[in-house]
Amino acid sequence: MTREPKTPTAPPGAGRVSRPTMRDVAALAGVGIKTVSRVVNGERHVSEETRQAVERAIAQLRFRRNAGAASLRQGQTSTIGLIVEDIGEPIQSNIARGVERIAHDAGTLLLTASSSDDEERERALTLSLISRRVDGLIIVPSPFDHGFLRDEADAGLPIVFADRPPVGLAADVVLADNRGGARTGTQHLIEDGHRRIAFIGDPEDVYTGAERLTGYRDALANAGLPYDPGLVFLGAPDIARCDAAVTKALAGTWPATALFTGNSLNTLATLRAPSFQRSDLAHVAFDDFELADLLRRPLTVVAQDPAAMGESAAQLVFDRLGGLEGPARTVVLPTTLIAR
Amino acid sequence: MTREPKTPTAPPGAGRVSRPTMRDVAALAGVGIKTVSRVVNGERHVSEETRQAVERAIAQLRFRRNAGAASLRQGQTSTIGLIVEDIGEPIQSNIARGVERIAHDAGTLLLTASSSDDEERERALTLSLISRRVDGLIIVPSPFDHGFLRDEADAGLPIVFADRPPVGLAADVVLADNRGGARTGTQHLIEDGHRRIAFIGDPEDVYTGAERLTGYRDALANAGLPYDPGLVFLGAPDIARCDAAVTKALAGTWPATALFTGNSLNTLATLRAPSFQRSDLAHVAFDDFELADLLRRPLTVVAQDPAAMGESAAQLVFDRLGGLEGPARTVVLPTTLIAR
DNA sequence: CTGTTAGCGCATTCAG
DNA sequence: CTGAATGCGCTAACAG
Repeated sequence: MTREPKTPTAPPGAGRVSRPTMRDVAALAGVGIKTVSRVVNGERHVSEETRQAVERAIAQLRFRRNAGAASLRQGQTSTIGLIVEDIGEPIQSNIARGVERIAHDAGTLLLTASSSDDEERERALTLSLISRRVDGLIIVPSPFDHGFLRDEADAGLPIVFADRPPVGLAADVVLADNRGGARTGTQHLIEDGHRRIAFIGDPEDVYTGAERLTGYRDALANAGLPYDPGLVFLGAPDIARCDAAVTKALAGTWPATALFTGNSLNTLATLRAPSFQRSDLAHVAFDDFELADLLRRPLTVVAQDPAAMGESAAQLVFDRLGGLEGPARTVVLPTTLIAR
Repeated sequence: MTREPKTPTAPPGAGRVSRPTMRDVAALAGVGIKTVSRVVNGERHVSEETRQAVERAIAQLRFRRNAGAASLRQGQTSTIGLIVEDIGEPIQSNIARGVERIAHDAGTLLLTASSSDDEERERALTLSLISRRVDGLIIVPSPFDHGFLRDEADAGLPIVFADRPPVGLAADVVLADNRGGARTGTQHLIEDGHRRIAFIGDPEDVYTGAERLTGYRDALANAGLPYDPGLVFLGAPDIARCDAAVTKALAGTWPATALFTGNSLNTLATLRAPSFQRSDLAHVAFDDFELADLLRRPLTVVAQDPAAMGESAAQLVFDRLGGLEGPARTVVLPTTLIAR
């Protein structure tokens, strides 16, 4: 060894050995530290001879460049942050997949975190990512105020929201065409001759819920059908509520003959509701499922493309990083009706 | 401003402003830099008065500590790396969810990446994570040699493999009870009176495939039933192959009356195979699905718990980080038979 | 309770 | 083509 042992405070974790640095490599190869840096970063202007000497030393010492130190010097981390509500949820993990795809092509790694739809937690995670100096941030926002990010955005940190727009902040957003998708799905039922179509979905304070309800109303209006609030059921996606909703929709003098469910959880709850299973309601749902084609009654759906949403959001981050100026952009991604 | 403008090389990304540092805060608050550090890190031995002054300066400057610089100094990043094959795949995103849960409790963030089951890519991603000095590494390994990680493991980096063990390296692993699960599932069919049970699964060079096939054979042997290779179909999970497999299983003088599918993709392909749909084969599958209870024929499954797998793997990482010594451990997580 | 000094590992001047 | 010095922002040591 050329250098005296470091280890001022031995880390608690077992026998972690201090890693070799460029200085160690330089010493072993008999060159200057900058030359090692050149080799490591693949810069030119290094003679083949010295390059090989350096590479030999790197291999021998098992040197691996400390990316954190480089970031400190260079001012960029080649990392972007992604905050979702729950990475275990299919739509969001596919958003992550899309983001990752673009990020990887840009030589960038992904720091991911789940907010659990908790305001404090989302804020803390966001600040933690900023503290780590991510080059950009993609957020599937909880329905809380995001004004605390204004300073960062103004300071030039690219922040893109996905799936739903932020409250209290003008920023780039990538959305599915929730309204258009719901309109198309409802229209599909109308074209099949239905005139009384129930709607089961999220409360209106959920962005996607409100948009999809609007799309449903659009379709009714376009067809000259009346909007009947008695056929609309908004709330928690549990079986009991959906069961009650279906029961009500089927009651009265002019019962529903069809049903549009506004999101995956409400769809699942409805599919499991006894009153629905007993009924012969026509059914279209927002969001696709793996086995939707194999159900007792194959399910027609309005599908979105979460991976494309992630890709689009990531692309926007890198565009901003690349110098794209201008006001906040909103990208709306199409949905697809899959008739089954 | 107290300091002269930095910005030796203006970053390309738009008007990124240089961020305030502890020095700026210290100057504004009229204290030493170390005092700022104390306040930021919540250390004690700071008078209420100066603390408030510092906090005022922090708020005014919108200072956010650079975690990268701190890591460089402290030798730990409070980050762990997770490499899966595809984060968009339900099992793996749930592993990620579990890992995240434990990591969050430990104040640690997650750097995630998908290998796409590509050897070079997985290796490159792994090295990239090591380069970023993650405190630990969790890998859902591709079926390639992981000997290149031996040095890192020896140097004290906690590396835990999940879902499948690594090749060419002795390391901590967390697995589902593939063999036991397949045995239980097959046994369930035997108890229902079936004597001719077909098996459709992955090739034997896929670890989980081999384990599950062994579990299937265990169950047959336990029941004194002969193992008939003519009833076992291993290969790619496409509909054509599964259709042919079912057709063959149903042919001959002693046709199958039941079927065990060894993983989710083969299950899906089989469910969609015409010959299967025409048949009245009893069916048990490894891996659960969201809508499995709502199929035309409700599907009995052997379910694993990927989130628990992620939690377990992360816990192992933190145990090692906490000083746990000893040889590589293997944790086997139970599976659950869900009869439908 | 508070401040000063040094240096984590690297890349970036700017000389040789 | 190569190397020595400087500092990125922070915290560990060690004074006061």
